Amino acid sequence: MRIVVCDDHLLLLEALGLALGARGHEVVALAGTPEEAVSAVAMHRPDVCLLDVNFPGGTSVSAIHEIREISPETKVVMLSAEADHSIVGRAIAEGASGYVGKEKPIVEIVEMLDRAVRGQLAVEPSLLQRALRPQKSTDDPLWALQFLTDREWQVMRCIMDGQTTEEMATSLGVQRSTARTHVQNLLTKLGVHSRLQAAALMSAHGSHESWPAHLR
Amino acid sequence: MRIVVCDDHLLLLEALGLALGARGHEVVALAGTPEEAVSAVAMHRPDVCLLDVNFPGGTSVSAIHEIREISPETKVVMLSAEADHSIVGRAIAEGASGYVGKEKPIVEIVEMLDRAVRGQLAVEPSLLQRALRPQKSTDDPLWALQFLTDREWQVMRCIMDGQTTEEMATSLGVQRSTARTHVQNLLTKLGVHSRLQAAALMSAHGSHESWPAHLR
DNA sequence: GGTCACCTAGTCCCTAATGACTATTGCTGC
DNA sequence: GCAGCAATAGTCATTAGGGACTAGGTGACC
Repeated sequence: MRIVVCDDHLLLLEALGLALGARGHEVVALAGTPEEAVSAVAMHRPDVCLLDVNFPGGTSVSAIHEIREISPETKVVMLSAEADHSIVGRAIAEGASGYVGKEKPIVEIVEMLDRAVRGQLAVEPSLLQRALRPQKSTDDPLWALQFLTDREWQVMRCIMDGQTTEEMATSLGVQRSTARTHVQNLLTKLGVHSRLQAAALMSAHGSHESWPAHLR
Repeated sequence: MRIVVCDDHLLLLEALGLALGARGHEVVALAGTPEEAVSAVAMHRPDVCLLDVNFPGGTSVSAIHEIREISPETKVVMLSAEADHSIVGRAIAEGASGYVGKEKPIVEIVEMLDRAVRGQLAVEPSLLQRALRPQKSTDDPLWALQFLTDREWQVMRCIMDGQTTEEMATSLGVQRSTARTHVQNLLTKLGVHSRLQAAALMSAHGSHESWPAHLR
């Protein structure tokens, strides 16, 4: 197998390259960022690209797209650092062929890469089930987040910063009554009864991923 | 060098073992938890133990202590996954000989291990400076956290959960006036003017590390 | 042209939260 | 025993926040 590996931890990058090499695979390039990975794939046309999901701003997911576009024969397998496996569904939907956690032994990761190259879906059954099931159901406390408007996301940020209605109105450049209305709509949409609860909801369940990309 | 490596990512563990082995070092044991690392050190008496700091509940830091106790000739070098280098000072204070980030190349990590074994302090100068400087100065927004009482930490958790004074009183088993007093003292100590600001302070600056160990 | 979603702005009424206090109890250390 | 601190509980007055509305203006889409 000819492989491009992408991770932001140089240590893991090198070590993984070594481990894969020792098992008879050819690591044709190591990339520290998704952008580098895309270039490397364009240049080397590998069989598979092992891509860390843990890059800020969803750049990993968009990299899947680009890789699939410039080199359709290259399979993409996502590598996840944390137990946060909520993005597995999105990754697969975006064109990734596999998804594997860093807590797995190398043999298993190699096996997953192999399965991806053979055209199979390389995801643990349990993860796949979890990814297919939820689809943001109505009882999910975060289900409502997708209905927030841009302005409401800005208001949310003000709330997270601990601003009062007055401060919020100033920083948004509107009347306090307008800021008030936005807050109220926000609370109604989220089904909570105070801005503190809204903030708690976001900081507890709302990972960085919940935030719309164009609003940081 | 005879080395014990401890990390919760099996992938990194194996790969690192391989990489160190390829450079002529003997990895005598791989540990998935700090507890395993302590046992392994007790058994093998290695020259150095490479220990991931990223274990919940500060178990990594307490493991340093245990390792130094049961095997004083074993140096401990901390391995950090994230850019959160706030614990470097504590780690060194607790007896670690070094501290290195996963974003570093293996050669550098090997060099750090080597320096630790030679009895030198294996920390990047820039990190060391940052660790020595702050010492929670009075103008640090988190400086006041150390003066919070246990009860006030519990109140803080209630606030973070978005509870009202009433709910807080119920869950703490006290009168609402008492809960109110605790909230007020908390706000005063933190120098903020609303519970929302207190929550914002905690979720923005207050990493998981700020929380007292015995209260999660 | 009409509908719809969004941003804007306002009202009235009520509750929750805050500031600034005082005070009692119980524990700990000198 | 006494000082100091934490936890408990209470008071008063003031402000901020929230519920439930109405409504004008704008741009998008059909």
